[in-house]
Amino acid sequence: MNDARILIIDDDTDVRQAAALALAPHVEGCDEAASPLEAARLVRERRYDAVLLDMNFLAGARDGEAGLAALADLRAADPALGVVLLTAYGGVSLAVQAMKQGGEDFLLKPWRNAQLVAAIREAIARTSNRRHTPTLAAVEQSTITEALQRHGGNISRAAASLGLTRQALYRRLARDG
Amino acid sequence: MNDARILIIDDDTDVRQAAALALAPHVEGCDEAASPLEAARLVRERRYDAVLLDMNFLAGARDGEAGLAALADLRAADPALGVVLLTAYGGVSLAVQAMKQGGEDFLLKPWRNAQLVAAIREAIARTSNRRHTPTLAAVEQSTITEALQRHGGNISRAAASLGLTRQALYRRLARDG
DNA sequence: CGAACGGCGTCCGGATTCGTACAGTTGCGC
DNA sequence: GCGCAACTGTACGAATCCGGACGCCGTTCG
Repeated sequence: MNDARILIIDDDTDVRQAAALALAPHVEGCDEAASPLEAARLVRERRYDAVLLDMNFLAGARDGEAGLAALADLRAADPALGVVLLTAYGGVSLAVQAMKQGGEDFLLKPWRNAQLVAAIREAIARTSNRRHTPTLAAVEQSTITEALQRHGGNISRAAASLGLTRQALYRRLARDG
Repeated sequence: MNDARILIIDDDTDVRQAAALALAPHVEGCDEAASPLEAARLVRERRYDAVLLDMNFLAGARDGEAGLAALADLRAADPALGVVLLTAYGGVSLAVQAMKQGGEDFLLKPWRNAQLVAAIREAIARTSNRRHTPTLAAVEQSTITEALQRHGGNISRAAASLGLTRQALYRRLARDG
């Protein structure tokens, strides 16, 4: 968890440094990008474990459109990457839109450092989860368990919904527990 | 999609009726609950395809605490159920918290009917997706595909990460395509 | 009550899959 | 070029899994 690499995207140098300072004790290193364009380049070069993304570039534009576009780009480049959004002007609708687009969290400037650290930790954890490919057996097991409890323990129906025979499921349960 | 049953939770009768009226042309029926407690009872009795939940009960309490609790209860009772939140006073932090707790969308009063309908449609679709148990073969296939492209098409490494032998994966690919 | 039904547990022959073993190919450094 | 390492493709006996069939039990319905 502590050997994580973070990417901080904000057009304000002071903001980037403040965030990097707050995060430094908890991560292995922070890279900084002053624009979504630069961020896109960095993301392609190196693998990050979480991103802190400012939503408000272009001082006049407060609607966060640039931030949403950057979020989409980041997720396109690395779908597993957890992104924490940061904004000074954002309203509820922007926050909701960002969360629906896959943002892990949405913080307001000025932020409380503890909150920022917690959000980034969460994002790191989710990135790691999404990157981890589970064993095929594990996936099968969880799918079977889910189907079973969805059908109230009825083996026949669960088997049918999983697309296999009753005996096949019975045997798997007998073997794997 | 049109035979969906919706649950509307709000302490204001007028609000419930207005929402029901807006949704009526697009769903099979709407039930109404005036309190989270009543909602909990209804959810246990009947299966719904989406919920519209007001965040602000107890006129004085604007922090949405009651709404968050109700959201948690709903998701505990039926984890697949899509919930659209509705609030008059909510700030960004409440919206973000609600989305992190699994809310599908977060609308502000007064709402635009088109927006409400779209949000509910989305929630219905996601509920349906989460309720549908995929075939075991389909799950295996997607897991394998994901592992393969994560390792750049390298069969040996993908097989290792999936916990099976190289030939096993090779044979599956030969058979299933 | 008796029969029909649905579900569970089990057996068996045949099909399928597994793991080991070996050959062919590609890329790399010396 | 040569050895080496990693990967892919293929063959074969052994182990496993599949699906149909059967008996048993609890429930439901005539």
